[in-house]
Amino acid sequence: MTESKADTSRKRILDAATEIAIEQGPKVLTLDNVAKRCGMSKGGVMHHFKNKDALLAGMVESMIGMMKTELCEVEKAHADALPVTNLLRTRQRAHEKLAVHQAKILLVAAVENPSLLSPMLEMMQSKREEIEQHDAVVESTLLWLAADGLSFQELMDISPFTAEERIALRGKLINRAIALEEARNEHQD
Amino acid sequence: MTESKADTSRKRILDAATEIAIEQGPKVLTLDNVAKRCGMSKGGVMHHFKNKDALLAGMVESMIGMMKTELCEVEKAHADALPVTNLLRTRQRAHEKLAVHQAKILLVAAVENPSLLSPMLEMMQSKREEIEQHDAVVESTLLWLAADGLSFQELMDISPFTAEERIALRGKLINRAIALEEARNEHQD
DNA sequence: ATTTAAAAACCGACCAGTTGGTTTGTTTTG
DNA sequence: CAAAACAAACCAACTGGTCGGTTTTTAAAT
Repeated sequence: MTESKADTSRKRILDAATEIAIEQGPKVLTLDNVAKRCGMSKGGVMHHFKNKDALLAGMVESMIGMMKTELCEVEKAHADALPVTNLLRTRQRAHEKLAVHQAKILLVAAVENPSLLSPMLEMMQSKREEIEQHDAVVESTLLWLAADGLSFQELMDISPFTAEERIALRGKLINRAIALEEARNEHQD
Repeated sequence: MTESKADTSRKRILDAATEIAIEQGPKVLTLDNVAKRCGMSKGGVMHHFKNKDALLAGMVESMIGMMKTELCEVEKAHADALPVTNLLRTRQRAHEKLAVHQAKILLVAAVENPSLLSPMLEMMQSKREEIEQHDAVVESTLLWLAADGLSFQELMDISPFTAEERIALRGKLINRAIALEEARNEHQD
């Protein structure tokens, strides 16, 4: 079963929409622009997504899918790490851009229709549960929030840190998380 | 010299616009809606703000003004505290809502015209400098970022914590900051 | 205190452009 | 050939912004 025409078209549309969302923001993310970018007419786009909300929902779903994929890979490579460590590692991947891309899509969805973010909320809740099943809950939560803060500042273009400094900061967060794990292991001895 | 008519009208408009931004988001923040909300015509609004960007700039400026006012009060009450402590204290005030209000206005500005946020960027940069002139730079930065992360999650409605938990978390951040100060004082002895 | 005239504040109809969405028709594919 | 995939013209609602005119303030002149 090779990929059907409909599937590839869907992906083309989704990719175009995501690119616009990341590069130009919510104001430019119109159905016409999406159609133009993926070399299709608006009618064609509407055939695959019954309305704009459906398109946005697809974008959010696809973004979460990517995140989960990356998270799985990281967890395979670091099976016994603390949850927060792997969460931070996941955000650091893809040339440090994943976190910002993710935030930009959240932004678009939040502006257009906040209820589209419920799958993201669910993910956050399950991440929280996971974190709280391990040691160093408070420290882990702190690091998690700090990573979100970094993304927030970057998203809004109000970060007092340069791009390089932000990368270094993300590295520091990970090191702190790893330090938590070592402290835990020593404690267990 | 009592308050002129123009000043009170400006405030009325600014308040109405801010309320809409906070309660209903960027999509609803139109000139017509602002005019409706403050009981004025669009022409009246346009007389005080030459275009929408000017209105948004006014909102950002007013928000930053409020923040600075609160920050000054806090600094008067805790003159020898670390900068980050007072930063966190400021965000905790005004019924815990200041941080979210602030973020919502940033959101609107970011969507409409990111360059409107340059005064906010300047403030962030000066805050960073202030933090880096004291001890415990890394810890302070971490707490600062965590506070922003909390606001970010709240802004996007993707926070895995309840409103009460978020308040408790902000309290914990402050306690951590205070602990930093105590550690510093002991070190100085 | 009253008059008066200019300046500021305000109104609301109007405009051109854009938006999400529909419809009708054409091509492509299985 | 029938169903899916797409194109293109179209529409009503809404957007930021303009403009001529009306009311209200303000302050000077009487």
